[in-house]
Amino acid sequence: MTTIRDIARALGITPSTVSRALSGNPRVKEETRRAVEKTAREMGYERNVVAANLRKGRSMIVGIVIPRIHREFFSNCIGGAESVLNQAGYSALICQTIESVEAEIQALKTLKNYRVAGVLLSHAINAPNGDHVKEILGNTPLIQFDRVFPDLPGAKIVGANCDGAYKATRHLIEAGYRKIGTLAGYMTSQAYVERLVGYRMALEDAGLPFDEKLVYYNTIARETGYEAGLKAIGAGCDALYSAGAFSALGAIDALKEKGIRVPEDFGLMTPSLSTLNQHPFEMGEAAAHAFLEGRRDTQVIPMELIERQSSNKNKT
Amino acid sequence: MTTIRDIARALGITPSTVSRALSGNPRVKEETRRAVEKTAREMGYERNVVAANLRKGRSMIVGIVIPRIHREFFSNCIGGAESVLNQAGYSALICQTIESVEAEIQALKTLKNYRVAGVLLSHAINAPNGDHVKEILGNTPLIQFDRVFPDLPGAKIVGANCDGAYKATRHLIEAGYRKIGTLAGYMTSQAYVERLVGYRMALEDAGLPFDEKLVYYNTIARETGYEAGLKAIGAGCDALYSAGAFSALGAIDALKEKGIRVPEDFGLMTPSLSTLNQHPFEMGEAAAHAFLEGRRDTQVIPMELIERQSSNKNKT
DNA sequence: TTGTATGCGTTATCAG
DNA sequence: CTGATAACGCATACAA
Repeated sequence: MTTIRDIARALGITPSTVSRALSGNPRVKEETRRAVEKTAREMGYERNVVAANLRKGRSMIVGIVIPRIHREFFSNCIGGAESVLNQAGYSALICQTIESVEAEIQALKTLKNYRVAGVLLSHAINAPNGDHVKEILGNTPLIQFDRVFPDLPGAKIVGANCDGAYKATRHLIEAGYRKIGTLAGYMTSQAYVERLVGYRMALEDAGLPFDEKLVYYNTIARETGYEAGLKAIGAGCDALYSAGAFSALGAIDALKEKGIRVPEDFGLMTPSLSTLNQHPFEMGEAAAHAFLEGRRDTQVIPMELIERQSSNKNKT
Repeated sequence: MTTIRDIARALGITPSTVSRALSGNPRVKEETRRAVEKTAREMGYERNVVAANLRKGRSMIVGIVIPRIHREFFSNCIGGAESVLNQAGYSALICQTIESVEAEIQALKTLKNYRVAGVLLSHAINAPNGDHVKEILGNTPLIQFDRVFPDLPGAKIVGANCDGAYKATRHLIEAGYRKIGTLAGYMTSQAYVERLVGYRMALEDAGLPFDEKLVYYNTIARETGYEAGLKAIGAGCDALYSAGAFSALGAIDALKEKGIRVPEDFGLMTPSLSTLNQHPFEMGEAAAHAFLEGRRDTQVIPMELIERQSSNKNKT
């Protein structure tokens, strides 16, 4: 691998000048710059960014920490973030936590050790608070998205959770369902808390009772969604608003098992690309932009209702 | 940030010893090792991997280059690869090329500049050959997956494309369809070439004619799939085997527009998670393992047929 | 405009 | 078992 010293030697100048010429420093004669660029190309020079990063104390890498890469929502976030970051000359180092706080801590440490320029984070569902994040990251710029700790500093990109849940629940009501339960997810996550609020508001605005017994907590996996689905059926529900996409799949399993038809006998609404578009790609883009622009505010990405068969009781 | 020098000073020893103690070098007294580890913990030391990487000339980063992160297939590959790499202490730097060879070249250069330990690559569809890869990467370990250049050295992980296409096409035949066209994709990619072969074999084994006019090339996007779908309808096809998932969506658009019902009037088969499982997660895992184990062979990941309504003419 | 000198934090090679 | 020293490749403050 050729270095700036090789180029310097070849041209009879010093590495400093080569470094300056290559990094676009204006304090270098146009002539030498051209000569340097020429021989650099000829010698197949590629700048060692590791060395540059060490010297500068920071890198052009942005860490992205998410629960699972292959979850549709998150893969879209990453896709959006990477494309924006890449255009600005940054690269994305991806760590998935598999919803484990320990893995999240490890990921943040790794990123810190790489002296990343910033971190885009969507925390593991069980993380009690953001203390570990603050402690590890120190003053490394932090952008949170989707799942955020409100007390942590830095920009936050969140979905319009309350509004989305409201829309989804109201849609079920308008479709003619009357006893609507909810797979509420974990209350450790602000996003799920807000969705529960939206669900409740929609019920109350429609004059329907809010029944705490129809709120199934801690359901985000397919398995727990299945169990909650069975309970909801037993409780006489005719519809469910699922705050998570995977628990909804479990609920569908339960409905199928009981021979209950969707949407004729039972309505289902969930924030996913198919029924409530959360615009994850745009969320990732927004997170990347927030990092690049050094923003510290909170942005809310709207959710868009998509009417589908699984909830259109009247229209089938 | 505390460094090994800080620790050394605090203990009245030299940085060398601290480094050795921390990196598990056996040539250090058990007592000193413990002391070093203790004060390291107390001072909140975190090793600067950038410096370590510079010194060692290589990093614990593996680059992953794929067309699009948020494509279901690829996000699963990345998910599988990251989990395996992470367990082995590696981190994943992700670059998406958006199917552009220029972006692919840029990505490979970036990775090379980071002195990554290896590269997992699924090339852009239009890349004519692997020359650019070889030229940029030099002797950086390369693992190709899904879309591979056979002439490039190093391990390759491919789907059982021929077999999968054969199964899919035969399934259409068994379902009662007789004039089966194909959205064949790009012949620049080995994967699509093999799928076309499988398609043809299935037809011929069933005694059906292979008609070159029913082969719609260069269809991988939804738009081109739509156009090809219209042509197929015009040509009197009653089914399509789509070698790509997105072109199939376009074909569905065309069928809907013409009021043609799937699967009653028209059969559709495509390699995707819903009809032909390509096991992308396992493919990513295999790629990561191949890198970790320094393999240089070619592995074939089987494809599994999943019967769905869109192709079950007889069973509806 | 260019050269000189120094250091980023770590590890490897010696010597002791 | 430990210390001294150099080097990885680059960027910058300072001097010229």
